[in-house]
Amino acid sequence: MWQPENNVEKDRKEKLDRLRANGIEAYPHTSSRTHSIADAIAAFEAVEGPDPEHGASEAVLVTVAGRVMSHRPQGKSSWAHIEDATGRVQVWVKQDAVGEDAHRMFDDDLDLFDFIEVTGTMMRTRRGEVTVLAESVRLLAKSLSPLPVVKERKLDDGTVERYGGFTDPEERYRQRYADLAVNLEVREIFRARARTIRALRDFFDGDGFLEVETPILQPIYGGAAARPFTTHHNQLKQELYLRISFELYLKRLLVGGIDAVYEIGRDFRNEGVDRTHNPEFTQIEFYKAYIDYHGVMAISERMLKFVANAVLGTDQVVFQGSTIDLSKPWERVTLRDAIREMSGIDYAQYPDAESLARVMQEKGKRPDPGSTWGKLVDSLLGTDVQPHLIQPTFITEYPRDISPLAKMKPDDPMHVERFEFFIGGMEMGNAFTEINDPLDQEQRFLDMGRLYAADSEETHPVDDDYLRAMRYGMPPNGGFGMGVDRLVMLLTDTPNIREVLLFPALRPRDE
RNA sequence: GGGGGCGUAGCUCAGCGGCAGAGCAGGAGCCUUUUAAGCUCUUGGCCGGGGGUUCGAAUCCCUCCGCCCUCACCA
Repeated sequence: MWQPENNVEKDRKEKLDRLRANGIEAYPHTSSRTHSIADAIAAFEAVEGPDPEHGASEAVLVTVAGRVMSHRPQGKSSWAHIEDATGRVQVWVKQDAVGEDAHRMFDDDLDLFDFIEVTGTMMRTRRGEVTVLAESVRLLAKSLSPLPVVKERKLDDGTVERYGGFTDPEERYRQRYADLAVNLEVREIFRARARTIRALRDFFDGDGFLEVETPILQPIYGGAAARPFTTHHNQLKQELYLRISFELYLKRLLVGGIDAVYEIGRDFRNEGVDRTHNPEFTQIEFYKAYIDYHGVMAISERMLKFVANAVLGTDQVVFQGSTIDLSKPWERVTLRDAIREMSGIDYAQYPDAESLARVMQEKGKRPDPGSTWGKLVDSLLGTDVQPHLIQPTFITEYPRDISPLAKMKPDDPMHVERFEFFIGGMEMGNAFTEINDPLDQEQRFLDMGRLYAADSEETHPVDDDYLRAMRYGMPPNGGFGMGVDRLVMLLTDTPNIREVLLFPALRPRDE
């Protein structure tokens, strides 16, 4: 059974006991609220006369409910602010209006962060603030543990000075409920996140795509280069993997006659955790028949512009001090040109892992000794190119051996028709012209097994069912995947993925 | 996993070899238009855990745990 751990909790528990001793229900089942706080303020302002001293043309009687965010007992005339999801309003509790007992309860037994319900008429104070003048006050829920107090003061020059607050990232992530309760701007991030996902759905639904849901628990994982989480089904006596991508299931649906398909959902990758990586993250993938990666680029540009306008009302996005312009066609650079320009290495002149690693070392880099050629190229992209890609940029034409699901470029055995796109120095998404030749796909799977023999953790099992589906006939198509969390980071100007996840992955801590 | 930083009251922080501190929150009192309300008084600490150095450790050293930054792997 919970026991108070500090003075604040001890005092609050005593207040709770005192309230109950006086026959007051501290946790009533419901509220008789008549107005949200925003609605109450709007109703008052609609009838308010020009002279604040004379109040409104008619009395606006409301019952509002919310959490006590400031509490200023002041003799026989006491003040508080209460907040609900729509806003914040001041309440004025005068002893001669509510009676001696209710006023004493308000002053002595109420705490910051309690939930209360206030019935009264709306008015405006001499200082100009819309206020509920209470006729009665009722406790809706007692708060026993104190939330961090945030106080603000407007300085003479108009800036807002903050006192205290709840800023320790670890505590904010571990106790997100307290973070949300106290930090308004955190709530706004998650509203923007919801708008982002809604805008993505609006875009694809309006573009003739069908939204689907495919298995998260999969007997064979695939579609990306990542280590999976494993689990087990007891009755089926089956090892299962949490999906690392949707790709192979969504493309089966193209075989089934669904020409344009998308999914928004969670992927799970058993990899490192950092500023832009969480073990579970939200991805959107789409596949569309009868287009190639050029068609996918056109959709990508249109989609990002649509989403930014829907979420922010503009296609000029400020991210970490840079203004990112989503209104224009994006820069398109081949991976080879980008790396040659930024690192001085033309990887085409070093067509095997050994020679490429040697030249990288000569340039003062530290290539991972076990890497394949394609992975070395990818590491050059990450270290030398990506940080410079602030404005939206398509990097195109990727090495074959790190792209086992992408179609070859005609007349270029080294490259496939693939692009990744970058905004704000972040890798946002990945797309390609999808292989639809079942025999080519099978050969590519087998080649991957050879390439990664030294790196067995990333060796993917061959998905025979996927190959069978493709043998029935798959239309030519382009596919696309994008990290939704990173898109939300971009749109909310947030440099850390944990700030856009309600409950990010953290190590357990002994309490 | 490597490197760097941080961990002190409910919250935000100072103190960095010599009595454990401040503001806010909390408690008592005064106060019927306040809004960081104010004034007086006041409670509250395994200074992240463990070990060591020292006459003496929040402070120096070692170690463990957690978070942040960074590099590596990845989206």
